[in-house]
Amino acid sequence: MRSVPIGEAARQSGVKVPTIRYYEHIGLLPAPNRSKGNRRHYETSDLRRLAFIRHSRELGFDIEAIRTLLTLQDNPSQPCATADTIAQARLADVVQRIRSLTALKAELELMVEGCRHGKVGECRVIEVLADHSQCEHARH
Amino acid sequence: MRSVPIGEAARQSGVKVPTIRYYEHIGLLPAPNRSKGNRRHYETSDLRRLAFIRHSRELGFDIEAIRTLLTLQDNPSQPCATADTIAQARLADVVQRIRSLTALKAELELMVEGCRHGKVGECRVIEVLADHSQCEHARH
DNA sequence: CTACATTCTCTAGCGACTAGAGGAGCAAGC
DNA sequence: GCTTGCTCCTCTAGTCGCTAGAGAATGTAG
Repeated sequence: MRSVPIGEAARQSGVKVPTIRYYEHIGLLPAPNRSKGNRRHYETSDLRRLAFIRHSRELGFDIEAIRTLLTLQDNPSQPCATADTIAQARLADVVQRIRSLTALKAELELMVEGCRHGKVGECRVIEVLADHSQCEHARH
Repeated sequence: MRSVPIGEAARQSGVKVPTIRYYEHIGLLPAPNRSKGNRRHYETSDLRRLAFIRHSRELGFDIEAIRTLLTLQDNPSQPCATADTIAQARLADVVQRIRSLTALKAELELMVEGCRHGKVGECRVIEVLADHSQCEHARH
């Protein structure tokens, strides 16, 4: 008997109970066996799958990517080019995001530093928001 | 006659037509005058407001924050502490996001570099996703 | 047996749009 | 006039990845 109810699965995996049910609903996690009282019971393999999903979500992969990655995991003899491509796409996305957030950070810092804590009428924050051309550093 | 139809307003502001209507719907942009044929016509002041909204969105402020910022802009004699607070909160958020994305980037780079382009069964990408403990750098 | 926790299903909501249906208005060319 | 084709109108529903809540049933500890 190493099957656990959903609450325990949630505790062990760090995925919330409704989220586990949601993953089942969208077909990311197979429907587990049920007890007499119609309650889900998860096996070790389910918990592993759940951990895989959680980790992938933490790394920012979207559900469709995870679906593909799980299919790949289920077929270990296939070439892994697809997995590599997905991971690289995610990496490229992260790099791009860091770039634009860094530009944003510079802009926000200028805004906040320029604020003299007086009236709104002279506030640099409001002024810059109203006039994009005052942003010289970031072309967002 | 310097009022323009919604398509032109979209072109000038860089905000898409349905989005402009959406902003009106949620009360972020005042409902403009209509032509005989029931078409929206925007004045310069509307276009300025739209530019303010767009720029704020680009900087990642959420709608509620923008609502507050617009109210502040409409009352220039008030102290600007609120504007400053909102901008600082946004800055803190951006800094935090950059931090976690940078950790993610390191993790993804390790994954991608480790991939030997062989079979899925030996793929480092899949392996790391399945086993969080192989992530040593980021505690995500 | 009684509390209480846990689980069940189902529907609706979040933010910030986006897409599409189905129709009306309008300007230019014939 | 008339047609073509663009813009615009309103409305509803969908996107993503959950999250919240209602209302009922099941399981467990004392």
